[in-house]
Amino acid sequence: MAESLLTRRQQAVYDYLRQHQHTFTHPPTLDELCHALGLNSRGSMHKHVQALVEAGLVAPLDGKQRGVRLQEPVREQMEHQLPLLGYIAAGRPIEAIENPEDVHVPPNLRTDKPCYVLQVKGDSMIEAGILNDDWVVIEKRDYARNGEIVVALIDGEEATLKRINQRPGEVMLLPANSAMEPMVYSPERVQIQGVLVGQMRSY
Amino acid sequence: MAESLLTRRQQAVYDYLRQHQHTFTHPPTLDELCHALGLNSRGSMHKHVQALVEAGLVAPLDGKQRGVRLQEPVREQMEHQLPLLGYIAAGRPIEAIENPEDVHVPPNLRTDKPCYVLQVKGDSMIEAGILNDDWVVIEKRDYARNGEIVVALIDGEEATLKRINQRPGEVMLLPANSAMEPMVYSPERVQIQGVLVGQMRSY
DNA sequence: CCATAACGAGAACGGATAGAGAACTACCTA
DNA sequence: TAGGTAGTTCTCTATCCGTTCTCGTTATGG
Repeated sequence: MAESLLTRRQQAVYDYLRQHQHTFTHPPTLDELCHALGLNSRGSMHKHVQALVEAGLVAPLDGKQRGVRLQEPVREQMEHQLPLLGYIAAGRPIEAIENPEDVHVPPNLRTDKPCYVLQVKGDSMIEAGILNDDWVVIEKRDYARNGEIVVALIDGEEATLKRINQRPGEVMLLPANSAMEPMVYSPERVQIQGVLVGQMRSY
Repeated sequence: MAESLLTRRQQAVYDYLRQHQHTFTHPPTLDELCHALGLNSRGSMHKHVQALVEAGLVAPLDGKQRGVRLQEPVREQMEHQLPLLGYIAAGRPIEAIENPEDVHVPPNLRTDKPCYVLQVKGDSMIEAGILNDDWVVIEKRDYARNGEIVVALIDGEEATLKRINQRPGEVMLLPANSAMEPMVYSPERVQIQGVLVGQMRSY
């Protein structure tokens, strides 16, 4: 991978494309890029874009296709499916599915980090609006901020979906159900497996 | 699949057809499309529509059937997207969005009947796990079974999302919030606009 | 001081896109 | 039959857009 560094201007063009790619109805033309970045010369902009093409960051402008579009993210953007890895019920390991099927997940219910889907079993988070049989979208992550709802593995055995509150020397896992008590563990017993980023329900 | 991308003008025509396909009494003629998009020449519009036909997005204008209508397979391609029509808050009309944007909706969160998406404002259904800012998928329907959660229009003015219980001579709309009282109306004051079939939440 | 690179302006060319308008056909209706 | 509506095809023209080129400016480093 030729890590040919970009010049300032090339980087600026690339940044602009990445930041605004979701707001485009159509990929911007060279003139539009000029206007957006304060240039007056199409030819100059063309030179920058051409450099980005050769760096593999931008799709080649094959004569017919007008407009400047990014190369890679297209496929990821088209990929709206995440694996349904299993069921999560408080107090038991995640019940894995042998052949994880793919579930459609709207892009706004996930992050651009790796994610997967679990189906909730139980009522321990009912007061947070997470009901039995809901699907939850989990971002794969091994840390969390206090207040986030996480998939936590306790003693390497039991998996549970709870709101987390980490303090020096102890970790509290808070159910959202008045009938249940908060659970307190020493940090080494709790392993965070992911963080809730989206949720779906079918009626 | 010929991935021949549309030109801007073609896209504009296509967008117009998609956005207004539900509001047409009859499929629009070329002249009507011209007027809607600010053109003066039928011939020019015909060229754009013809391009959409060849792209497989619009039904061929085979002499007899007048008007420009979307191709049937397209509807299935669009099946993952539904229009976000506005916000629903108890006690106010649905606050419509000027340009309804399309929201990705997984197929298992909707039915095969016409559906649309609203964003919830308020806490009146909190105990049913429907929180502020949740997206709800609504099947367009003017009737409901008791126990279903419906979008109801009261006196033609106020829209609300509530669980419904219909008895002879009266309709009860039940919030899922201990702080709120059930509402009872005579049947002619309540108009059902749709039924909840899916729900999404982003964290 | 010169060489080099990054950058920008602008001109010029060719192909693609777009719009206007005219002429034609097909069909329905009065 | 006449007239209106709607789709089709055509030509002509203007504009847009990518491409390539030259030229001038600025900054950096040996």
